[in-house]
Amino acid sequence: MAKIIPGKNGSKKDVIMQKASLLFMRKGFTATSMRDIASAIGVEAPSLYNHIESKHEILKDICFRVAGLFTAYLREVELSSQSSLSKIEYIIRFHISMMIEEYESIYISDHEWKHLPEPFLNDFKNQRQAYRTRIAVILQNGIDNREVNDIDPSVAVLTILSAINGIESWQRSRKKIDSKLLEENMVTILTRGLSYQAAARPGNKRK
Amino acid sequence: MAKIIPGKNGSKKDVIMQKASLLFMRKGFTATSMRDIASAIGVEAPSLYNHIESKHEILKDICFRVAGLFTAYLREVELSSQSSLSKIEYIIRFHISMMIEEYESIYISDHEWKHLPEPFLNDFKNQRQAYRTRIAVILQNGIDNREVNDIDPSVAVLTILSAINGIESWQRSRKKIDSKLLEENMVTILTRGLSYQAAARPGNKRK
DNA sequence: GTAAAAAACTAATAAGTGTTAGTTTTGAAG
DNA sequence: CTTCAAAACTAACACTTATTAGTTTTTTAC
Repeated sequence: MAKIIPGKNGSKKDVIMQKASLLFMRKGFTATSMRDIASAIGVEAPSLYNHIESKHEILKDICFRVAGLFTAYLREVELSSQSSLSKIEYIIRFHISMMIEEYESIYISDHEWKHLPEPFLNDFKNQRQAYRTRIAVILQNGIDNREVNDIDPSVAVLTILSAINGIESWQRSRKKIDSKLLEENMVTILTRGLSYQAAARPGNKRK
Repeated sequence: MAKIIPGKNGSKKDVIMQKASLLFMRKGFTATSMRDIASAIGVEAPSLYNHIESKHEILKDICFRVAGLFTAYLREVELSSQSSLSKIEYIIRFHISMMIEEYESIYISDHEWKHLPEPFLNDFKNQRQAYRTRIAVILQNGIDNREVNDIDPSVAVLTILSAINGIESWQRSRKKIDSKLLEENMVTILTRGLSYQAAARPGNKRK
């Protein structure tokens, strides 16, 4: 009876993807049934298959779209000519803004990727690893130039990325901190550090 | 046929909890069936019910045990008389060591809590919120004393905790970074910051 | 208005879910 | 060796799962 009504600028598949994203985030991929998705749209479950191939395809599309966005931005940053620390800051700011704008997709790509079927699972894990390695290379350059404190680059990458991904729990929280404040504070912590002495020192100014 | 063999210092329920933890972590709570858990132990699924009440009880026990450990340590720190920054450092170090020693439980408590049934779900969320607020209070004290850089305490808590929780993806990674190195590097990043200028400044030494 | 295509529907499948009932096996105590 | 409880087993239940087949309705194009 009901029909899938595509949004202004989106195919019917996009509507499904959007509703599915919301549910995957709230309940998790496995705990979300095709009937859940269908009823959120106002349609019967089998009707979805006129637009998508399978439940796993939805997950796959979400995860790889996100991975593609991050990889594309990273390439831009790599090709730019800035200091290493500045590159890292741009990457941090991009991650934060993505987390705010595309929160659901990123949350899913971060928490539900393990349910990808092979060969996508392996592909995804490789892309993820490669992405981190490329950031670690930037950090290593920064260490060599004495722009960045001498710490293990892979630990730093881990710390930075997971810190940012934690914004998801902020999104869910009642009192919504202003997103610009969030970004500035987080950039401050991650680039200058927590200690007062460190922050009080001038220099390393940007923008 | 097969019998559940309790470990040296663990009841049969503990054996179930341990195997279940591993599977919940690898596949997620919902994607792990009672039959999966049973066959990992070498037993039939209904046999598990001689030792546990339900699948959800396993998750509940894992989540609340973890929450209890963190809350207990936090109380100790709160009652101690140290600088705020030092308190924060102790909390960070505790989180890191817990992440290394009790990796599976903490991962689950962090990623699968949303599958807790009510009223446990609400209870857990409240505990979590209260825990973060108490850390934010310590940070605010540090800001007032000019020990800690003036940033939003709730953003700082979010950044710290999620950065540490990211260690889970390190655990899974091939090349295992030495855990002491990991701890020191992460503490460095989170307490002194990334920028070289900041780190070059002496002071703020501990231990 | 009619024909074709798109997309909804109902019905059904085979497999998998957590869990219960009832029964048999096992391990320890006397 | 017998007794008794703990803990395993098999069989089954009531439901849910993703997905397919076949059919009817709706939309689009001429």
